[in-house]
Amino acid sequence: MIAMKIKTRFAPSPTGMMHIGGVRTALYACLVARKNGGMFSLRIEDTDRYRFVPEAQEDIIAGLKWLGLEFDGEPIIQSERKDLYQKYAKELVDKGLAYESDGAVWFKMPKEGEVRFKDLIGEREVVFNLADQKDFVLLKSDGFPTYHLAHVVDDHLMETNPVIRGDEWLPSIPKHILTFKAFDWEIPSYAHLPLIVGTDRAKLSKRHGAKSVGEFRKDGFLPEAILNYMALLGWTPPNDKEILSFEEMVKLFDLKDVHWAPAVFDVTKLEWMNGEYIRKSQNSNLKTQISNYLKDLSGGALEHPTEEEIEKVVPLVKERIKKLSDFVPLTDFLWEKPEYDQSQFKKLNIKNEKEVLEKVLEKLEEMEKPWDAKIFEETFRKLAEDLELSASQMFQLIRVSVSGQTVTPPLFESIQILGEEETKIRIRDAVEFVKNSPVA
RNA sequence: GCCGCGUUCGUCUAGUGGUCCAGGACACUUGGUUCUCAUCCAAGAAAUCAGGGAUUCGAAUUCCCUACGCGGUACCA
Repeated sequence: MIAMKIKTRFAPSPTGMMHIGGVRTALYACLVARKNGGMFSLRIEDTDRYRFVPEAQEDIIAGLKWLGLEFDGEPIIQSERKDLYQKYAKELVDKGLAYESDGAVWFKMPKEGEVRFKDLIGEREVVFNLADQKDFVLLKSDGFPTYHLAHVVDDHLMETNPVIRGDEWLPSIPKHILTFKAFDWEIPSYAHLPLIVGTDRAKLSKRHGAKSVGEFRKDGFLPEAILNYMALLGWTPPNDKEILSFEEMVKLFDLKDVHWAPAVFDVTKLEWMNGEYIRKSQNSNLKTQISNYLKDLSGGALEHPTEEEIEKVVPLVKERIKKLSDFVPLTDFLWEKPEYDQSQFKKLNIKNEKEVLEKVLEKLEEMEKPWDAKIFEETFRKLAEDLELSASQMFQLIRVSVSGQTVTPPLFESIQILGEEETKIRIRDAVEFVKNSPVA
């Protein structure tokens, strides 16, 4: 292959928020550029004034930034280059390769022969019969270019190579190739990426749950996990390793290894992968991620779990959360009084829980401070034995009394964070609760 | 309708003529560890490789046909 400059671009149209499907297109384009020491840029395709969404452009840029997909240079905004497209459209009219009609400029498609095209993905060759083609609009009557003209002009001027875009453009390839030829410009290589679909095989949409990058962020997903997961939708690295850093992807990625069938987006696997990233994360790093996440959510400073508090809890929750958002339900009892629920106690299957709890309280009062994990455990194992309860029942009873939940981080460590006094207070509260609402 | 693309476990996929009665990962089931949950470990179930023909000693892999899905057929991208 001839050595040539590699320049790729991500070219979304600002008709909505940064879409999860677009992430993969952007990622692949970025990987190809980085792998080859090339350039990766952003182009905003806002030539459709009717579907234009003002906030979209900002959201796309913010999304790319959050994901770590930094583009080089300033974004190119098509609506600002109207004159350019008009100039080039005129050039084709002058050459006799295009004509005006109803205020629009049309490209004259040859009606004979064929166009052969080889895609970078799978190296498949596609043949189009020109007899099936029709003339198409280059410049709309409002003076804006259509996608077809804008693509050819911009990607020529930007020296894009290869062009990486969605599969829906494959049928338009004859238009693009012939337009390049009409200008007498070099034709770039193309990679048409297969679509990403929902579980019902239809194009990914709101029905399938979260779909914009912003929503995934709110759900507590990590950018690294999203990139990693999206990369694997249609691509498997040669070494079969699934957890890959961006750098590893850069090293291993190749468009020719991309699978050409549409892929179903499976959030369950993304969640698993997110959990892997959380577990892999350094504690200090995870602390920052959680605190930033919580700040984002509350839109300001943290009152409840402070940075220090989060830091203490991180080792306890690390293996128990898949998403940053899981942090809250798992730990909020540490900073807030629990609300007891009769059914929680009922599940434990203890007949005389009030008496048991009173015994627990007694033992806690006797225990030397600061409480020691080993002594704590021995004490209550022994108590369980004396009262003919299983150790599990005993610890669960304490757990529910202290947290109002049957699932929490490890008991003793949680209690340590709560503090001796607060723990005793909660046990007393629990005694009151069971007294007033006896379990049948 | 016409044109194009696609079709391997539920999902993502490995696989380019014999090493595949199809391998891995997620999810699922079971067991172990354990104060709950999770983690971790072990085992298991799960694909007649869309269907049918052809080529071949031999096909998931090559060729043809059919079916189904998706995309395009816009002065939308």
